Amino acid sequence: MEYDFNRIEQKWQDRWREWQTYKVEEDTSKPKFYVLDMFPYPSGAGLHVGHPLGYIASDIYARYKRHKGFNVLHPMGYDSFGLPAEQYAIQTGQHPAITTENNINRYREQLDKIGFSFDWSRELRTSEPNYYKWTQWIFKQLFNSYYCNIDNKALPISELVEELERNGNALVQSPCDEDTPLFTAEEWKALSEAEQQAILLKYRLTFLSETWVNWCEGLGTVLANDEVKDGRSERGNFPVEQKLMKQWSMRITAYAERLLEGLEQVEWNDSIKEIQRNWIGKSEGASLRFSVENSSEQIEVFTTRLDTIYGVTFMVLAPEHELVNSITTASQKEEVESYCQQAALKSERDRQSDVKSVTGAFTGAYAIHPFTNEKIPIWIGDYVLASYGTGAVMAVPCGDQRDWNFANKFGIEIKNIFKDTDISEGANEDKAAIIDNSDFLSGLTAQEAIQQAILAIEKKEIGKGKTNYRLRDAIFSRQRYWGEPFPVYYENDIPRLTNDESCVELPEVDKYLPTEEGEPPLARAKKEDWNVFQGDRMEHNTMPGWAGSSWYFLRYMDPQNDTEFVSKEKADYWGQVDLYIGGAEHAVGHLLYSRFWTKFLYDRGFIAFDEPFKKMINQGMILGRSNFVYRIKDSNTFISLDKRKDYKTSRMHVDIELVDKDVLDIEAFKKWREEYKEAEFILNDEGKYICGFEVEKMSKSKYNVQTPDDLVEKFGADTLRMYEMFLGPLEQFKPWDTKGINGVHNFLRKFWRLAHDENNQIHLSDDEPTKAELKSLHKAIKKVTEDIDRKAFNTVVSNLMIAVNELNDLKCNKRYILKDLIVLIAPYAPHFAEELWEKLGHTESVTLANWPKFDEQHLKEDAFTYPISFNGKMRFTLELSADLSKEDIEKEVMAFEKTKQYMEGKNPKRIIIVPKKIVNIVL
RNA sequence: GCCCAGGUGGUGGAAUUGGUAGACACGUUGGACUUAAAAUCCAAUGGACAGUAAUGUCCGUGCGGGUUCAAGUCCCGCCCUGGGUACCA
Repeated sequence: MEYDFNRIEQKWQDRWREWQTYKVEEDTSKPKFYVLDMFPYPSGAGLHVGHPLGYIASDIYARYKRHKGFNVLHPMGYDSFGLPAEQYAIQTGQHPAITTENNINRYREQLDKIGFSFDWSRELRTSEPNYYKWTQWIFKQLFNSYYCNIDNKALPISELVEELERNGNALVQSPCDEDTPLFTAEEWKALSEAEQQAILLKYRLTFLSETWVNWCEGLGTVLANDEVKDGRSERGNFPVEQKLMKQWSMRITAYAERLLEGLEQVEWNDSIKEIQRNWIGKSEGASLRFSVENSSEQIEVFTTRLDTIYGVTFMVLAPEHELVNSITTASQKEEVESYCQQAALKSERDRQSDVKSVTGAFTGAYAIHPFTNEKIPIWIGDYVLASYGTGAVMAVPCGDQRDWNFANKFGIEIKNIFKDTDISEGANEDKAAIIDNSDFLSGLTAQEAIQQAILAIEKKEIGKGKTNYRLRDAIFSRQRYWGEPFPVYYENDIPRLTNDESCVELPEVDKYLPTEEGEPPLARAKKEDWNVFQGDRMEHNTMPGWAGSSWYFLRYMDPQNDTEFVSKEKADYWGQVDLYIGGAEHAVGHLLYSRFWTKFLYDRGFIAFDEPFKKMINQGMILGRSNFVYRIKDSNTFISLDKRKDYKTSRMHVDIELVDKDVLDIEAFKKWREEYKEAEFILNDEGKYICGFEVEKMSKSKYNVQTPDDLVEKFGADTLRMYEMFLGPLEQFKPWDTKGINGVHNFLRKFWRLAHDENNQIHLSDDEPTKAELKSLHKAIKKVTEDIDRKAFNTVVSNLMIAVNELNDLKCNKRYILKDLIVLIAPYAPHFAEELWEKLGHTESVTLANWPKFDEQHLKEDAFTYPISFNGKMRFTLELSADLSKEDIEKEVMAFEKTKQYMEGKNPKRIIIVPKKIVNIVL
């Protein structure tokens, strides 16, 4: 074999390991560049061809940056805590650590075969104590911090304590639990230590509290909001219900505004930014209290349309609202209670899916309109969510469609407060309408009226301008085994941090299931099973999957550090991740949490930047190409795609291994399954069985999975790398089709032959290159450099092909040309490039070679071929000297024979000439 | 419903700032080499029409308008596909 890729790839993978080619150290003499792939979870299924797509792109970029003289950090590791290994442990009793280890080894083996330039000496595993020790350490820092809205940053909790001793909490401006009481310094000092701890817990950035959580019975744990999709768990698709539980949370809401602002600083694609903006869900408006008639109670509402205050004709409380019981009148009690019961029975999912039907009940109570003093009926309705705002709304049926629907259904008055606007068929939600029938707001636009109304409620002291966020605090505990233990123990039910500096390690347990009492699996561990045990008991929850992945990019900078999570010096050197590549599925989970932790660590002075990922690219999914066979109903006869129209057939997936170019290998198919042994076939006119096809997600059940291993075996890693890039733009979703891989493989062989003779011996010429050869080379240098810079990884391959095709036509085997071309291809086909580079006589790795310099002069042309258009239609081309002036071009064109032919004897109205671009003659 | 991507040959895609639409590949067809096959090499390949041919004409980037000397690219309106989100007051 002329290009013996199997031998070459093995040889260079061994040598890279031996030479430690990709090991990287901090080096202040060079500019740094940090290229990172999203942390993979090592699943048991291994990699399919879709997984390495992003890794290949980042690897190419990392290699390119090294050639350009950057000191490149390009690490890889494993987010190795997680549910699948634990589910497997529950089923089989095998410790999740063993499953995880096996899966990692398989992953590593597959990754190594593709020839990545990872610095494996920096490998991380979140499930290793020397890693999660520092995850626990960050948790401790969060526990020991509160957020100060005056300084707009996180501060040590000790500073809060000092303030509480000085002035109580009257002057403290900090996000805290809603039930935090107001107290003086004296009152604070009078509290017991335990009581003080309970108060401080209400301010800490990570805190324990009784909250409504997403409980997933199927997984036996609570889930964060981003882990729930349509009322079901994202992993496993189990139903999720609301449950009141005591849980650890992260006060991410304190960072809502900064998380929003920070999006302006990063180069991410707009759709991900938009998803985060929606998730944070900022809305500006006002909070306002309504008095309740014959009651001391007040109902607080949040509204973004305070301008429509005069249009309020009723109020609606969520069924779970705490005032429902106390304000409902005796005569309405029965109706309200039965409504609330019905609402409680409905799952979150049902309530969300059943948006169309309007339901509610009247409480019998009335609120007082703060400006008109009119009585407004108070209703309850499940279209108002307890979890957003205050769980109550002031209903303005003329200006809000939901309120309109509700009023319409229950026959409540719909007051029109918009000038020249018809609201008989629906509400007017257009902010452009002028306010009318609204006393001091009449005649104003929405914007002006909102401002005036806020001033008015502030003056009356019944409300104020307020910004609301949809973002909720993130639940941080999981009732699972395979996760980070908390560095927390309990004493008299007060949670305290372990004062031991060492890591609280995951104890051994007899089973990976909850206890009889429903306690998490860690409750099974006896005192002596813990390496650290303090107080009455240790925390039994573990941390969620996103704990370890929220800061891993920092640990890569200093993975072996035993005294710090990362040294300041190294964090300052490597800084932000310059290029982050991964899927878009982490938009509101990982990508939001790591931004949160980064900002926190920045606030507390541990790192010098507050956004983790400067630029991000989200690679699109590679879809599978499935094949189908068609069985005639109630028979064992299969019919070719093109003949099936005359029969009733059922379509079935067939393994793509049994199909070549949509033609079925009938013998192989018969052997595939016992039941097809005797199958009959109706072939098409050419005697072939043609299969149908469809593009869909790769999955085992569709028999369309393509693993990289087979392809590496058959074509080599370099071909696979190039082909995955050649498929199309990185960010696009695209179907996988192995048909095209031959083209890329042939290209590498063609390149190989350029440098070898018929006997496969290296054969190079030391002659001076010709003008044409230099032109081909420099055209390639220019295009390849520009395209990699703008991350257009697909067109780079095309341009290398063009260069090789041209040099092949020129029969160019000049050392001078090929040495640069080898460096150009090195990021894409590193083994191939190393082998040729060595054959050229180099003793060092091609990765140390400088990127070729582009020289404009080789592309200079004496002539330019002008497209000559008439009325915008291109008719012919004309080669003219490149340095002609506009006037000369016009003269030449007009004098040309063919021009006259197209002029049809007319005089041109206009002649447009763009030098080195186009000539257009307007008739 | 709302928000964000995207829609170009038989297929994947290219065209970076408005300037020769379809680069580069795959596939298909024909040819060379070969006892044969594979591999390799060469040629053709958006569609329609006219011509023996060289060649020429028309149509053509989801649809309908518009701006411009010139539109895949810009503007307006719509259709379709994919993703996100959904009673958020």
